[in-house]
Amino acid sequence: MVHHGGRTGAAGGAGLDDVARLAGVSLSTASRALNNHPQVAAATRERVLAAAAGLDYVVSPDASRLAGGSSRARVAVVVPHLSRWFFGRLLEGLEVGLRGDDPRGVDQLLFLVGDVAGRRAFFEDLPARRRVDAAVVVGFEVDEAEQRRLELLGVSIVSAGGPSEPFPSVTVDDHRAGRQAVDHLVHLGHRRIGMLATLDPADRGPDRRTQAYRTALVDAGVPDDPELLVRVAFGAPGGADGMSRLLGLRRPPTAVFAYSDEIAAGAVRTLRRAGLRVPEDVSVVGIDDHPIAELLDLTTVAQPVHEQGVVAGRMVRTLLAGGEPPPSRVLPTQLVLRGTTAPPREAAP
Amino acid sequence: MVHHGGRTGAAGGAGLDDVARLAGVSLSTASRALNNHPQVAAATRERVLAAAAGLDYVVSPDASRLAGGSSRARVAVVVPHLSRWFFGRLLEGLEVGLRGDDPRGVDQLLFLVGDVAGRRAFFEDLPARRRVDAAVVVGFEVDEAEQRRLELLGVSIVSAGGPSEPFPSVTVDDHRAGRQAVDHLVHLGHRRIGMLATLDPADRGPDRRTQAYRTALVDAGVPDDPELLVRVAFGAPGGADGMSRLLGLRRPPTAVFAYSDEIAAGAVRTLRRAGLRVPEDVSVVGIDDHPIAELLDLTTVAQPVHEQGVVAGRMVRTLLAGGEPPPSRVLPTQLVLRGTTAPPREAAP
DNA sequence: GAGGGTTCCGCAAGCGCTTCCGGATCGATC
DNA sequence: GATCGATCCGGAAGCGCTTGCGGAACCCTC
Repeated sequence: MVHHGGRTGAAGGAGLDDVARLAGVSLSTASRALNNHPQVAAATRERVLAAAAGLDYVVSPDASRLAGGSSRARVAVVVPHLSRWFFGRLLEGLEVGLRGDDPRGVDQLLFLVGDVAGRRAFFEDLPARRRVDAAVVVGFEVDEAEQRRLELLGVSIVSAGGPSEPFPSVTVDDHRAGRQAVDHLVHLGHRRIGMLATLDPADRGPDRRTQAYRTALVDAGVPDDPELLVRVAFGAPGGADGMSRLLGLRRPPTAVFAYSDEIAAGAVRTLRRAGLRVPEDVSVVGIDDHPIAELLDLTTVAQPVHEQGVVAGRMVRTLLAGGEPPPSRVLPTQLVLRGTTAPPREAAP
Repeated sequence: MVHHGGRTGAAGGAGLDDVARLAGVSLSTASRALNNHPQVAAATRERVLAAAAGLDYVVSPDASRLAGGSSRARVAVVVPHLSRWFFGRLLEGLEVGLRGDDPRGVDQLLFLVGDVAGRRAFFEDLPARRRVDAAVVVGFEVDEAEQRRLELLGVSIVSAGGPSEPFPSVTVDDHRAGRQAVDHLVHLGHRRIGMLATLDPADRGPDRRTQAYRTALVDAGVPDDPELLVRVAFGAPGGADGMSRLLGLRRPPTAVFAYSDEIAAGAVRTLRRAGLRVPEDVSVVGIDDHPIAELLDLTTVAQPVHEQGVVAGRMVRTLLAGGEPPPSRVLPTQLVLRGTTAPPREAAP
């Protein structure tokens, strides 16, 4: 609970009235001068500007907004994580897209809703304090109840890095990305392909990458073997752990599709520690084109993370400008061949 | 430029007057009921609350703030990067610290000031729109001019993950961290120790890690060889590149101290590609205890990134509560022995 | 040099909310 | 049954700013 006496936040800031007095004009003229209205004489404007500068005057955004003045828009940026590369990188793009060429820019309110509690708190609370003009939901799917909450709020919503049916969104086709990865392994001749899927489906909605894995195998005529699909915690340790489990199988896979590059990195480590060579003994492919993928020479399916942010930011801007809800965009993914995939050893050349 | 007609952001939101009318009370009573003032009868409060709920009433934070009501505090979070693990992780901690046990929490305004332009824009602009009650500057040092700007603004400042003299800050002792890393190499018997320092000194202020490298060598009685200090871009590719340069020397180092784990990771890659073994042929040590360090079994100096955020968040809270400026805190770093350091080959056992 | 435009500025009415202050209502008290 | 406190509530004055409207002052024009 924070109490604000007088002029919010400022030490002892001058008010518009002070500026007006010093400049020898009325309050209204001072206001108009500062807002660059055309109907104030250049000389007067100068005088007001000088007075404002001299007094270190700064407008009260609250009063300004309240009085119906134009003002910098506020948008909520809602993310479940921040220490994961994907989210940070996307937010960097988002900033670019939101800034656009607008000198005023947009204020971004950051909401970290990692756990269920935080998430609930956010959706309960946001509407209760009509604080934003738009919201960007990054990397997770809002459920129906949350959706209603947001609509009630009346703000524009854009979803980035994860689908969210009713709202404009910018994503990649996770199913296709998964297919690109698994099909690559299939084409190399692999038949026994494991998958390291992630728990935490809340992060990305229904796991289309896992679906892609299944359908790719069906299409390739490979008999289904549920043992080969293991669910792990997100991150390299999870991947390492999952790979161990896969290696413990009676017939381990000759290739592994990891939900993400970080998981793939963990898998590679386990393989190396187990004395297996990558890709000679086991192939590994991930998704994201995380910096670590380049570092480890990891074959992966790249997705344009930064660009998803940029596009989402731009969508918000058009929404804010009162434009039509922009159509959702699906950005392309691309297989990046590196050194962790090769034909299986037993395969005919 | 966004114009707001009527009630900001809301679709067709009801006003407090509507609530009051529906509840059959006056405006003032309605306000008091919603703000849990004690002097409104329980029954009346119920009625008002019901009316508010029925009308989906949400207060206008602008009006509320303007009228001098208590309100959720706003703090600016200023970061130069977001795709780097350090910053994301620190911000996760910051969120925890800022939230504290306060159910109302704190609104975080995110400012990404990666490039010089963005940074200037931020410092020019923030004071011009007195929008926050406090600011957290993460991972870089504000210069004198910027500092004045902030003070003029009259908001409390806290610096995290990077020292900033006049403000309360929470950091690690970068000099000590550097010493821990380099001394470790020295103790192992290394005499020819290279360093991969980073460009971009703006990120972390004067580079104390590099200073530590120099003094550690002096203390060890190792003659100075400027060739062994190379500056690289931040990140793994930079580290890889720098390591190549080091390997191109007439007498390459037997150990390398990298400014960060990401740079160290790049260095390790180059070494492996060059057919050199780590740590048998060359030792490598980094700083941060980035997740990649564990993955690569990289010896490093750990710093409590998340905790720096938490502590900074708490500092802001005490400042916001009107408390004394809390003393700066220096959190401990710790050498984490892993598999990339060993005595040099020629060293006596 | 009077009529008609322009240009520029001040008055005052709010934006939606909070809170001071005084008044009404009611039960308890002597 | 009149008096005194509590207890609750309403009236009204702003918070600091924007903007519609009308009024001065000014420059043209015929």
